[in-house]
Amino acid sequence: MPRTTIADVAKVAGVSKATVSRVLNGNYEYMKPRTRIRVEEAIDKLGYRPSNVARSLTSNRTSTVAILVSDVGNPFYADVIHGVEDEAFKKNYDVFLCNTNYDLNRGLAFIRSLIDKRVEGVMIMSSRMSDLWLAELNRNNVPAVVLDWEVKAMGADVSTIGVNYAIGIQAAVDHFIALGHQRFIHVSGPLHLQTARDRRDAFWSALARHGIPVESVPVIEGDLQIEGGRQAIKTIAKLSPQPTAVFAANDLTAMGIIAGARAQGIEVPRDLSVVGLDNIWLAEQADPPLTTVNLPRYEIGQLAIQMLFDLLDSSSERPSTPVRREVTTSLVVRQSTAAAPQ
Amino acid sequence: MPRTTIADVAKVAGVSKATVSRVLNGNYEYMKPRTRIRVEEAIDKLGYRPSNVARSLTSNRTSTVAILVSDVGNPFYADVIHGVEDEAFKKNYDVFLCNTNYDLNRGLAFIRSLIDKRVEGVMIMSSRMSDLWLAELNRNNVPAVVLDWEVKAMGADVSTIGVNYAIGIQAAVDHFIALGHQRFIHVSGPLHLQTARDRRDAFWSALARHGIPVESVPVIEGDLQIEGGRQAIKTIAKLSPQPTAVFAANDLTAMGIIAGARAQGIEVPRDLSVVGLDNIWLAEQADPPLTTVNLPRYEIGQLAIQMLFDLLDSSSERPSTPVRREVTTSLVVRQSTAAAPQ
DNA sequence: TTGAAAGCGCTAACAT
DNA sequence: ATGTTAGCGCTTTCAA
Repeated sequence: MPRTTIADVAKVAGVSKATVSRVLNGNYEYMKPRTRIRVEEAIDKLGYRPSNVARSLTSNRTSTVAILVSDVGNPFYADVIHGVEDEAFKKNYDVFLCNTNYDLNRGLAFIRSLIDKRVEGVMIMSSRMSDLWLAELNRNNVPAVVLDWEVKAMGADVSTIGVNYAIGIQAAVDHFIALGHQRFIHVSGPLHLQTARDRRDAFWSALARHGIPVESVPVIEGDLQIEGGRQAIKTIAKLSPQPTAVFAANDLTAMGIIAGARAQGIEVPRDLSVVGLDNIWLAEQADPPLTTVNLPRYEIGQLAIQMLFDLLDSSSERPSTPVRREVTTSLVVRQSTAAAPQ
Repeated sequence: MPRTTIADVAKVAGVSKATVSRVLNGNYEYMKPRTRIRVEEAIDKLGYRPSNVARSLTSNRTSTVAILVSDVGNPFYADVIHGVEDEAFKKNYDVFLCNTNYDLNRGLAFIRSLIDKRVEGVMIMSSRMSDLWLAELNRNNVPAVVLDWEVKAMGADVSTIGVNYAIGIQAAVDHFIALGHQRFIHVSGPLHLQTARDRRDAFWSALARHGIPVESVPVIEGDLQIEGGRQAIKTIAKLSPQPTAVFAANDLTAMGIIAGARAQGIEVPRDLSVVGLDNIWLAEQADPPLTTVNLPRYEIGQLAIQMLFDLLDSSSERPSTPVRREVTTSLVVRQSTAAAPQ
C-alpha cells in the first residue's frame, strides 16, 4: 500500500493540505490552537512522515552534503569524517560518503551522481583529484571545500583548507635543539607526493633557522608504513657519524624506526630520538610513547563542513565568499625523544 | 538563475518533454535517430543534468541507502564501509554514512531523517542499537540488514548477518594443540560485551573438544586495547605453572601482550605463543607478525549491501524474504606462534 | 484563520 | 515516432 501522504493527514484532520503543511513547518501564527492539535493528532495517528524528496522539489534544499575521500580505511580520513559528521548532525544534514579509491574517474562519477541528487555542497579530501571535478561542480553551482589543493580560480564557490606543517615541525626541531641534538636525518614519504615534499621542506627550513646546513641532513625515502621505517633504520645504523635525531614523515614510519632500532641494539630515546607526524591514536600506545607533530584531523572535518555551510549561506545572497583557511600543527612531546647522547 | 530543466532541453531541441525523457531513460526504440541526436545535442549544449529529486518523486526510488555505525574511527567499520561502498557504486547507489557515537537517541534521529529522505534501505552495524530503530523502519517499510543482533521477528524486512567465531577459534586451538601446547589462557574483552563473551565461549568449547577442562583455563579481562594486553601479561608472568599459549580477544590486545612480554624478558613465540583476532592491517606489520583469527570485514560490508539489495528486489513482489547469513572466521598463521617450550 | 490552486521537474499512460 | 496530460507529495501565493 502507498505511504501516507499529506492528503491523508488532511482528510483525517478535516482540514486542507495547506493547513497540514503549515503545522509541518511551524507556521502556526494565525492558526487556531484547536486546528493545530487536530492536525498533530492526525499525524500521530497515521504515523505520518513528510517526504523530503517532495519537499526538496519545491524548496530546492536537500539538507544533504557529501564528502569524497580516497579511502575510508585510512585513519586520517576516519577522524576527518567524524568531525564532519558531528557538525552535520547538529544542522540536521546527512552526509554521503564517497570513496574514490584513488581513481579519478570514479571520483567524477560520484560527483555527477551527487549533482543529480542535488547535494547542496561537497567536501573533497581525496588525495588524488582533478580540476575536472571542480569544473563539473562549478557548472552546476555546487559549492565545494577542498583540502590541500591549489585551486585555479574559476569563479567557483570553492573554499580551501591548507595544512601548516611548518609550525609543528619547527616546534619539533626546536625541541631537538633544546635537547642538544646536532646531527639530524629525515625519513620522508614517497617524494612524488606533494605532502611528502612539504614536510621535508618544512623540516629543512626549520633546521636552517638554527643554522644547520641542509646539506648535512640526509633524507631517506620511506613508504609511510612501518616497514619503510624498519628499512630506513638499517641504513641509518651504517651512517657515520650517527645521527642522534630523526624526524619521520609520519607516525607509522617512526614506529618502524623504533622497532627496527631495537632489533639493532639501538635504544630509543637513549641512543636516538625520534619524532613522528600525525599523532595517530597508536602513537600514544607505542613503546615508548611517540613524540609527534599533531595533525588536527577532527578539526579539519569540522572546519570543512563549517566552511561549506558558510558557502551555502552566502551563495544565496552575495556573489559568494570563497575563503582559504589554514589549520595548524603542533608538537606533542612524549617519550621517544631525550637529550642527545654524549 | 534557475537550473536548466527538461523543459529547457525540450525547447532547444524542438521536441516535447516526453521525448527528452525518453532519451534520458534510453527508450529510443521507436525514436527517429535524428530526434535522439537533436536531444542529445541540446543536453550537451545546456550541460543539462536531470534532477534525481524530481525523478524520485515519480519513481519512488532514490538509489540511496544508509549505513549506521557506532564510530567510523573504529578500523573494523572502515573496512566494512569499504565493502559497502564498492558494491553500492557498482549499482549506482549512494551511501549515507551515519555515526551513532554509541548513542541510541542519535541513532534514532538518524533513522527518522533517513526515512524522511526515503532511503531505500538501511544497514545497521552499530554495536549499541535498539529495537525501536527497527520498529521505526518497519513502520515505514524500509528494509534493513543488521549485524549481530537477535531480531524479534516483527514481520519486518530485516535480514541479519551473524559472525561465526567458532570456526576460526577452533582452528586456532587446533593449531596450538598441534604445536604441543597444553596450558592456555585467554585475555578477553570487557565481559559485558556480547561479542567478548562469544569469543571466550568459543575458545572454551574449542578446548573442550580436545579434552582440556575449561576450569584450567584462566580468563583475564582486558580492554581490547594495547594497554590491556600489557597489563595482562604482568599477571600471566606471575602464574604458575606458566601458560604457554594465549588467545587474545583481539589483535591490539595480542600486540600489547607481546610488547609487555618482551619487557619482562619473555620472548614470543619462543616462550609464549600468542594468537589474536581481527586480522587488522597492523597485525601483519607487528613484530613478530601476528598469528590471528581473521574477521572478514570487507566481506561483511559486501554481504550486507547485497542482502539489502535482495530485500529491495523481493519487497516489490513477494511478501519479502528476510534471511540470516553467517560469515565465517579463519586462522591466519604468522610468526607469533611456535612449538610449546619443553 | 483557512482553503484552492498552481507549480517544483520529472515520468508514464494514452493519443495520435 | 512523438506529443498531451495527469499526476508524484509538497509549498506557497492569493482569496476568502
